[in-house]
Amino acid sequence: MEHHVKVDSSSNQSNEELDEMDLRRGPWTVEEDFALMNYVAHHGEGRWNSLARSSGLKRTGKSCRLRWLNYLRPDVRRGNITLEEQLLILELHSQWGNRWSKIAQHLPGRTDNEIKNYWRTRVQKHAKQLKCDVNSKQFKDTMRYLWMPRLVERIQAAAAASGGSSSTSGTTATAVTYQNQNCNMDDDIAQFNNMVVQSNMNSCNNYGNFQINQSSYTPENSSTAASSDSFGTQVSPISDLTDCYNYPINQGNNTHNNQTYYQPNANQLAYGESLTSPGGYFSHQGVNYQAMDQDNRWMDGGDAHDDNLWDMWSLQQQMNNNNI
DNA sequence: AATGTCATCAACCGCTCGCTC
DNA sequence: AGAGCGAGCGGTTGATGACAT
Repeated sequence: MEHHVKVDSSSNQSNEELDEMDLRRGPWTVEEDFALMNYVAHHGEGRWNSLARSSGLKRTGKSCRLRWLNYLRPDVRRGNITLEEQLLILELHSQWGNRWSKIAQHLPGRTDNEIKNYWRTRVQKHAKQLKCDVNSKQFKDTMRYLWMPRLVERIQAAAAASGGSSSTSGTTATAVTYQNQNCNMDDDIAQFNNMVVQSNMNSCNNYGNFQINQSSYTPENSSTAASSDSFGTQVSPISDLTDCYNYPINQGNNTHNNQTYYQPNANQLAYGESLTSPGGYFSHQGVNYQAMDQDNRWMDGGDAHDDNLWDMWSLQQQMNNNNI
């Protein structure tokens, strides 16, 4: 389908120009992609409005910019969001909120648009299923104390499956993604509901406050690591909600007020540390997640179309250079 | 097989920010 | 100082494919 528009109010072009231009909207054609790629290759990025005028594309500068940044840019990474990326998104979003471009800066090759879509389609969906606001404390607690530790666990399981060390070997084990691992947040929703019940049973008015037994998260006894979909979290009753919530999850002591807190053991990824250092995700305990990330580029569904497009473009350039 | 519903993601829109003059 | 402009950001929409009925 093809749309045309006479006036783009945000294109910052004069009305006279807009009257003359029959601007295109909607999906980009291969020809348009080539034209944009060709122009950027010769003139560089930026100055999008003048680019749009000079390149002959009947698109707004904004449209050209978006197409380039989100799709045509050579280093744009496509395919499923990996576990490591999910973990990073959750953590960074907890720090910065909907600062998508800022979050995207920490996920090489991912665009703000992609991360935003991931958040809206995956995370917000589950907030809706939990019948709580995505910005509510209880939902944030669910992410922090349930989903994120679980992601860490899965990352470790994947690393262990690939040899348990930094993975530069290009094995498929690290390419496990949210979608294809047969695990999803639905399990966690059931777990969350259990927490609600138990929390309420213990006269806890705010069921967003809960604690997670450390033993639940060790790889040894993890039901997830043992290829079960159920999440073996144990929930401890809470006596002091505020204290419980504020207590750092990775301090030296793993007990407080006779309660047990989640704390990775020595062999686990130091998740707690990464809370203050997002970049630290990629260098903990001998698990080189950055390297894993690189490996995943080849494993998790990179879109062949992109490669083909660039191949075709390169071929076209060669032909042009040779005056073929 | 036809239709309806849902999930995903590319693209658009309106707004803000920052730079230049 | 402030107007004009380009670029970028975040929210939203619409097309499309997958899946369910």
